[in-house]
Amino acid sequence: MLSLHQLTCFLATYEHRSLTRAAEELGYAQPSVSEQVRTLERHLGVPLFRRVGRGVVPTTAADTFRPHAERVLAAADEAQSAVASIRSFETGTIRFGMFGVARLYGGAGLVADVLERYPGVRVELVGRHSMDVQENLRRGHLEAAMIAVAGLSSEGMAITPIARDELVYVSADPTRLTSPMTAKRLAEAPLVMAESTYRDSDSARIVLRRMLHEAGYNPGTRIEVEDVETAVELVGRGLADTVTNKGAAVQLLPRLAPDAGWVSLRPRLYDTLAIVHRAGATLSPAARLMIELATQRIQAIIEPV
Amino acid sequence: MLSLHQLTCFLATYEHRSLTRAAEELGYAQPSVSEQVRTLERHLGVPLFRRVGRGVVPTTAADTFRPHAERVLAAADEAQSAVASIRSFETGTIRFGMFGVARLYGGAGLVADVLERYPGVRVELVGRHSMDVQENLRRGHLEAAMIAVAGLSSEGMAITPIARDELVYVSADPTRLTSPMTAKRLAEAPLVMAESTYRDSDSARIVLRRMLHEAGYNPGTRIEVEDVETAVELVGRGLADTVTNKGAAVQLLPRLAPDAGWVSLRPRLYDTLAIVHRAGATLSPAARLMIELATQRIQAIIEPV
DNA sequence: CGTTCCCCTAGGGATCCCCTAGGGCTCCGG
DNA sequence: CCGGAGCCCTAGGGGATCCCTAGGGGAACG
Repeated sequence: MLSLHQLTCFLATYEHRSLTRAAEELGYAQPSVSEQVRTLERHLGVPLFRRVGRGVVPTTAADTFRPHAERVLAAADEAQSAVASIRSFETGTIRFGMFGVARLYGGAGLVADVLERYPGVRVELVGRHSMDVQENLRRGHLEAAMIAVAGLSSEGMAITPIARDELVYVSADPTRLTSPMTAKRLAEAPLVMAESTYRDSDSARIVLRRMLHEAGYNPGTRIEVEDVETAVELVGRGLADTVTNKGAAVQLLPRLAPDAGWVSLRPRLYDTLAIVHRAGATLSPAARLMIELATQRIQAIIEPV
Repeated sequence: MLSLHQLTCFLATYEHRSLTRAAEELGYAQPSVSEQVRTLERHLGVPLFRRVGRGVVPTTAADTFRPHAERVLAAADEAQSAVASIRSFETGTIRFGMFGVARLYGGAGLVADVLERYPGVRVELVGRHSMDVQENLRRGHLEAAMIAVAGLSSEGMAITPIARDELVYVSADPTRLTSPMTAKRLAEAPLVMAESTYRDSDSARIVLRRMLHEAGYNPGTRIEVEDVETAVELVGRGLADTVTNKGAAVQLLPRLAPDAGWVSLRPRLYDTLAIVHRAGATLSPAARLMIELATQRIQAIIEPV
């Protein structure tokens, strides 16, 4: 089996025209280098040096082999330094999972943070929804993520809550916003809810459903849409009300439903934003970086837990 | 220490997304591949795969590392096949030592033989004189050679005689060519001799000197020149006579001295053409090839020993 | 002709390479 | 829900390799 070590010994010997000096340069004893070169010759089936009295003389085969050997070692160096530059964030790709509406919570700013500090890296923020992200985590396609979680239990996952995001009731009808929304009134309201695909597993909707259920209600929604934006826009048109994260409401109301307002629920409900990764995994430097930056960003916007 | 073996295991694992299948492909047990990959990860300081339930998933570091690893292995393959093609004479340089006037004995034909059989190779016929060649052999710059030797002893050299080349007396004076040349008459003749640089060590001149010395003569030469051609030309002009190899005389007389002729010496003297290389050396395929071809050529022209 | 230089061989200790055996986790089908 | 299958892991051991020191021998040089 050809080895890089053999090539190193060969090149040092070639350049010094001497096994002894090659060994000195490499920090080995002379017979060690001699053995490596001999093994290489045996492997190639061609003598590379003629042992002549004092010193060694390269054969024409060695002349031909040398540039190839140099190329191999150069490629190996390059491979290692490529990884080294990944480790120091000079290059490489950082992939991180994010809940779907992270764009409303400064996801772009997070990417900007990373790129400012490490201009050479590529950044991938992956995830159309927290559940989608959890699936990717489970399959190993993601190392770590920041998502919204309903409870704090998920098989084999380490979940670290970092902030809580209040759920609020949004309506274009001012009379419904005069006091905190109770389960009773909520159950009677015509609702448009976002995240239709993940209606069963969306954390906000789980929390909401649980609250209504405990109060004895089992309500349906009037309208199902995917985007929070669409839901808010429908609220703005007075076609329904909705429940969404306070952060989303603050962001979207002025633009999409200027006449609507929001009010807390009674009891208050919260979505938990958390850092999630596989339990027991040692996180890469890139993941730790993203976790730190994402946590800072979120906690600057939303109430820390 | 980075090794090619680690890279091989890494790539197989990357492609199969599985250590087990990588091990199958490579013909190892699964823990062996696992260990190689782990060692590589430790060496690079970066995890390359996430071990997830069933199978492994490459990290972005692995994505970046892969093309580099492939380049290294490709370069290594190329290096090996470059040498393999030397071994099979598809390429590379064949260097062979030759006595200086080999051009008169079909040296060009020898090169043609090699190139015809192995169009890709470079051929170097090295040596301005047999002594010069012996020096290069001694220093290891040449592996093997065909040269003229006076005796059959040379320290540490393996000498295999393959042909003998008679020495003849060349003159433009027909009266001197009526009978074989004796030492007595030779000592009295005005001589032009070639190989002035190597006058002391040239094999033909050693043989000649020995013959004269044994007969009690200690003659000088009238003219010293380097080239046989010049010597023969001077003979053609009647300025002196010369002693040279019969092969050279046959070649050169018609062209350079049409009126001159040659006659044997009494006793007959011979230059010995021999294959020479370091004693105890194992010859490379290239050297064996050249020895065979050169021997065939020479023995087709000159009387085999 | 002795000294020096440099390669070789010999032999042994440490390391590594790769194996088998067995444990734990995940996924899947009954 | 539970057993089987798939896959990775660790543990431990045999054999090869790596690298060392010690010493021999040939070539170069004063």
